Amino acid sequence: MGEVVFTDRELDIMAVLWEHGPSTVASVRDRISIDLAYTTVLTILRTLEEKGHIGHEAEGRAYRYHSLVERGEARVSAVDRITRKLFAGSTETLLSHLVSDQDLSDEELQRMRALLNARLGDDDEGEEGA
Amino acid sequence: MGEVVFTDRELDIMAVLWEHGPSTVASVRDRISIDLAYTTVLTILRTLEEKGHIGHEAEGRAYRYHSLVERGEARVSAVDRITRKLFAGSTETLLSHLVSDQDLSDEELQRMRALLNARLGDDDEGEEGA
DNA sequence: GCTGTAATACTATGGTATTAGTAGGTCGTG
DNA sequence: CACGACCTACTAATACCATAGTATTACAGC
Repeated sequence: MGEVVFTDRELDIMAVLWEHGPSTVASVRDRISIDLAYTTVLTILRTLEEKGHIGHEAEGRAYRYHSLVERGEARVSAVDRITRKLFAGSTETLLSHLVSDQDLSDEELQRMRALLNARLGDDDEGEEGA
Repeated sequence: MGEVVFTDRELDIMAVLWEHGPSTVASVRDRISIDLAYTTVLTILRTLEEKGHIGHEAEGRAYRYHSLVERGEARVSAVDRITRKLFAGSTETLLSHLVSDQDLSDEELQRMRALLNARLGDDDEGEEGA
């Protein structure tokens, strides 16, 4: 269970692969927000591949890169990390921060509550006694 | 609004300063989880000071370092960042992840709901119609 | 006043991140 | 076949991170 950690730039690129699926260098480059040289994108992709986070297959003369890491895994790692380091290990404190300091609209907050209600209601209707 | 970003090790040390208040090198060193040489801790503190994130004042022959950055600021930065990069910019998706994938107990979930209820109840009692 | 201890200041080293240039291959088209 | 467009491979430079050793200073106690 090796903590999946990405650098800033790596994360930019992983985000593209997760969002748009397997992509060539050129299409990754087109889709990231910041402007990088073609070779720079390629280098980061090669680094990611070296680390085992992504793979590729030939497509014509180009490569198409695909993620080997579930986005969910990266999410758990990242959330764990900031929970530990910034919220003293408390997910509740994190949520409290989300609802009070993160500048959300009432509608968003209501949808969040709906999510929680659904989760608590659906999952285990009877055993909320403990 | 300059994104407050810390490296891993810096964050370890900031966590101590936030948690325990102004601290000397020795007390920081005692409180961080990982084992680092005294001089290593000092070096990181000096780096943090150079970057303007902390300050110090003399206390006897030692220095007592204190944070100049609100933990809340760092929290916002960190949460923004992972929301953007890992949750496609959606705080709701982040919450959804928290409640479904982050392995929380029912009690925690219930306390979270209570938080949301309090927030929504307090803030705007009437408009929960939507 | 000397010596030990604890603190900071300075210096160093190996590693990773970030960015990108250049060289060389391949394929389509005139 | 030669040329250009596009692609990957190799190489590189700069900055920053992580860790810590050595030098030096300053006070406390004998």
